[in-house]
Amino acid sequence: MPQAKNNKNQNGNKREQILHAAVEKFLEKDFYQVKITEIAELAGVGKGTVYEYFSSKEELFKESFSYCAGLYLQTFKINFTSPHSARAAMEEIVVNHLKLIKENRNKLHLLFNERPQNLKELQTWILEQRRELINELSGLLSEGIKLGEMRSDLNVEMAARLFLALNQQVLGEMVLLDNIAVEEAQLKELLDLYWNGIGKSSLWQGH
Amino acid sequence: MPQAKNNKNQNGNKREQILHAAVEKFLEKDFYQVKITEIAELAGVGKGTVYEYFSSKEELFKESFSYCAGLYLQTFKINFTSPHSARAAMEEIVVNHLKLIKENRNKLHLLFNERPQNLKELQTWILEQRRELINELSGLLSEGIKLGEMRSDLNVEMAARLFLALNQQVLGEMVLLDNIAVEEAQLKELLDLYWNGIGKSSLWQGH
Amino acid sequence: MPQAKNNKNQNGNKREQILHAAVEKFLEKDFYQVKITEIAELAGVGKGTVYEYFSSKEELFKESFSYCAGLYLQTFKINFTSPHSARAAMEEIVVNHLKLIKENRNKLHLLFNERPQNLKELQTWILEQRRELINELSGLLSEGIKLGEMRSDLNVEMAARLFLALNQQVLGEMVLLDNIAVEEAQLKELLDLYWNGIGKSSLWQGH
Amino acid sequence: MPQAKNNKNQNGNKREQILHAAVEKFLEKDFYQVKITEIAELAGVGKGTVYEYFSSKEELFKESFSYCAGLYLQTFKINFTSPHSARAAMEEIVVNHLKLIKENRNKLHLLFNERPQNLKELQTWILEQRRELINELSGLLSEGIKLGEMRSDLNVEMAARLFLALNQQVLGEMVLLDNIAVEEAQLKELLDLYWNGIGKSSLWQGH
DNA sequence: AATGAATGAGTCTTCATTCAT
DNA sequence: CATGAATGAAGACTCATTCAT
Repeated sequence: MPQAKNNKNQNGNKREQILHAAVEKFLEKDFYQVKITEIAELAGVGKGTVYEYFSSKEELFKESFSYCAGLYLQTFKINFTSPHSARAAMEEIVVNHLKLIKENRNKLHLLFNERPQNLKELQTWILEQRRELINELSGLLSEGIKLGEMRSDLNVEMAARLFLALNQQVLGEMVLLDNIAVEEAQLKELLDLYWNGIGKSSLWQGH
Repeated sequence: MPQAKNNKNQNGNKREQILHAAVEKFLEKDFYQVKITEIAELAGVGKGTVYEYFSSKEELFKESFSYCAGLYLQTFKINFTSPHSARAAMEEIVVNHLKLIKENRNKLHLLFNERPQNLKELQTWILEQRRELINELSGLLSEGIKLGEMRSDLNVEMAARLFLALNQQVLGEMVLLDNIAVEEAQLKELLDLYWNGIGKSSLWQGH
Repeated sequence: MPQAKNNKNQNGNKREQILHAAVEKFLEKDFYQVKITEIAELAGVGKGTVYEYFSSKEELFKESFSYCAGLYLQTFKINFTSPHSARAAMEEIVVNHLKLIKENRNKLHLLFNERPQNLKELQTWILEQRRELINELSGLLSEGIKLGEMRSDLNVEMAARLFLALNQQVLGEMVLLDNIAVEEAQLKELLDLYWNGIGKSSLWQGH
Repeated sequence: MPQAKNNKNQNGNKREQILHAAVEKFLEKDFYQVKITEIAELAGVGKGTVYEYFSSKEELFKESFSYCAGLYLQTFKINFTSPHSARAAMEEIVVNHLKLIKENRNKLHLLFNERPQNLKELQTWILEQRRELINELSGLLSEGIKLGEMRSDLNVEMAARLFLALNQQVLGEMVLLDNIAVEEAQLKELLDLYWNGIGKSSLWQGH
């Protein structure tokens, strides 16, 4: 009774309960394998209640997806303010990214494996997000070139793509598929692998 | 009755017809979107006939998948006989790989997007294949180190993983998602990006 | 609390609000197409409130139906006091009836198209009302015979039925289905058609 | 085994079984009250089988409706060849019609009471059929005028409509609602009622 | 008294799989 | 062997009704 104040929260809560349950299920299984009933059960609500908050399974999936994607894309949006070096920024990204996939384990499956047909809308959105991501990383690299951290003849887009692949495929598979307990040390190694290709050779830096 | 002579051939043919039809369909759409009827129709056989050769849709998918994966893995199995350099071998791989994905366009979606739950079996098999692939690439790199083409302090496994990601994610997305008409020139750039990280710095080679 | 004074009125009003809303909706659409929510919205009350006043959707439909039927049957209940002629009375009925269906257009669909099963009760009630209607019309016709307006050998019940059909089917369909703008002139024609069958032939009247 | 010859019939039979079952059910109850399962059961087939032959419940309803309507409209399509009189033709129609509704009892409910929303298509079709029916009857009446059987100043369309109402509402309700065992004698009376309005007065015929 | 969030029974529909021919 | 008609389990979704506030 004294809880009248968070009545509105209540609403939000139920919706969130369902969304969370959906995320959990969609991360676990295919769009088609996940049954609305399961989600409702996990959320602790009735089947019909799901439809009070989401108009369809598809809709619910889209929201689940966006929610996850939002969290994920966050990782790459570091504040690159001038005192920072591009190198430091990229290190931060890799560390953040690793942390995220370690924490959420299977989450990334969702982002890059699930593409239910007919959700063209979502497909487009994903492409856009990826494009934006590459653009941001390209910007970061360009900045780095200006600062003299990297070769000026660099194809920044390609380098950005490789950096993304390093994070997503290399790190992703090591952690999620091969269950390798990647630590800072290996992260360094990996970044060095990448860096010594795009930065002015460290051998020359002292020069 | 007059066709008794090639009965066995017939069998083989029917099976292959069905398998090919299945591959085509599974490459086009989701596991759940592909209907057995479609496959039967495309194969020019009756729906029941599919079940003469494959015990279930799942089974048929597994075989389709394996078939495609086999073709795909081929790409990475270049003959690295000593006269060759590791660099040349890797170039060959990249070229082959690009050619394959360009030719088959959407086909690779299958390999990296489709993971129908309950196909744990298949998941395991994929993991094994990928493991083997990484091993082979690692071997190639080790050979390169011996030949003095690459830094001796290289973490070969990591380098192998990055090479794989370069092929699969970077090239794959450029061609299949972003519809970029990747040409030899860009391939060179990409490889250089990768190489100048793992090889002894070219600046030093002349030394 | 400050509204205590018109509580009873409120009640009556609410009930009527809901009933009116229900009538409007049921006249617009199928029993099954009308949703309780719609009615509540139109009535400007909460969904739950509907159930305060009507025990079920069916109940609400029954009341809506009766309400409409009441209005409708009114049309046929003209005051036939002796100075009047039967002919004049029937003319009045036809005019009233036409006016009613013109004013309410689609409304009468309700009365003659909707018969949700399980509403046996309602079915019975309708039968009774129709029976009564026919009886009244028969009485009117008998009166007319006495007054010498009509043939004495008339089967009054049948004539009453035909008169009803003239009003309901002929006029109804012309106005509601075929969108014919029926005017007094046509009404006369129609009545003549009917009359010259049941009345003593006008050719003889002067005789 | 010796029944190979009517294999094709078999197909037709199953479809017909289902259609007949559907007709029976739809005549008995509302579109929304009839469950596909019921129809399947009555037809003695599995639920899925219904969908082998009809793409949806709506589709099945449409076909059921058309089937019934076809039978019904037949009644009004008598061969009016010149030796015949219009009067005789109309008598034939009334007799046929009465016979039909007596035989099929509830069938007509379907035709004139059921109008599931969203089946606009069907609604249109019904209107067309009714229009055509009125036209045909109008033609018949015009012919009668030419033959001197009826008044030349007759509004044929209106007369046709009244004749239709006589059949549908008057006869229909007597038989179907009021369970009156209408016989030839009453049919005559009814027709006389109608006729003495539109025909040249019988009182004059002898003249 | 009034409300509307929560519910789940009840339906249509799909499609992998079977099996009689 | 080959077939495709028949099947029914399974699942998304609707909406009248309830009940805690």
